[in-house]
Amino acid sequence: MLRLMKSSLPDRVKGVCSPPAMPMALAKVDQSVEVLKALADPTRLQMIGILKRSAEPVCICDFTAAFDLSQPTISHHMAKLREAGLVDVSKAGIWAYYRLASRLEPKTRALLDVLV
Amino acid sequence: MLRLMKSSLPDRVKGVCSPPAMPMALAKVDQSVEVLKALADPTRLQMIGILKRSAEPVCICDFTAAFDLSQPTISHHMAKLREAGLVDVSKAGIWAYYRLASRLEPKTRALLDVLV
DNA sequence: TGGAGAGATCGACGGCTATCGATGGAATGC
DNA sequence: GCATTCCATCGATAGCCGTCGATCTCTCCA
Repeated sequence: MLRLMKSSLPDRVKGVCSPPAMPMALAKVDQSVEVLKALADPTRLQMIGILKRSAEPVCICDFTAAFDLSQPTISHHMAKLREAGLVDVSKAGIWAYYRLASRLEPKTRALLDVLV
Repeated sequence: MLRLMKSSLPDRVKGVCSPPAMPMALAKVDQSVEVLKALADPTRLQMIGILKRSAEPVCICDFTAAFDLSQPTISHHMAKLREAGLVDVSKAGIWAYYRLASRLEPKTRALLDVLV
């Protein structure tokens, strides 16, 4: 053990310093990545911010009006948020109202609390 | 104003329910999106998890050994984390040791605390 | 000084994604 | 019934991204 002074570098065998450890479960990682991918877009992150701050469900037409983007693009982004389980939709007549999902995982909820 | 009972839908003019609000500053959104993009990948998220749990800096060769990916790909992922300001690198001889950035924004730190 | 190993960079390729215009389906109102 | 409006979906396109092999740079050591 008295290997001091030889060098400040750790002992190592070819190509590996220490046995690698994979601390996170694969399924957890994929689940987190799905949510992160959904949030890693300026439009969608702002959508989530608006929904989180709104007490009432928001008509998707308001997003179409707010975000200088075409209606299909807005619909596409909201679908991404839907597929990630971040928002719920309710139809009322010809209108679609979106709100933050009521059944969010605690971890996801905490994520949104930090972000927006 | 006594428009009650006519319908449960809100009043609206053509195409817009309520004046749209943009609650988040544009710069903040872009900054968050950059970090989210860096984390929205299974390999990189696991890298961050390993670094966050490690008291010592980790040699990048360990990641190359751990993640069934080529050496250039591992280097590419670590560069992404570097560019996002999430990790610091220190060279020691021919080896490169990575660790979680010491000067993380509180918001980013909180994000990592939730994620990993 | 020259060989060997570690890691970053380059160039290329395939797949994913953001965006749009066009279309379709459903509900409303005339 | 029919036109209108809202919204989702489709098809196409351009740009970004993850991945790899090849190469380059740097350091160490014999």
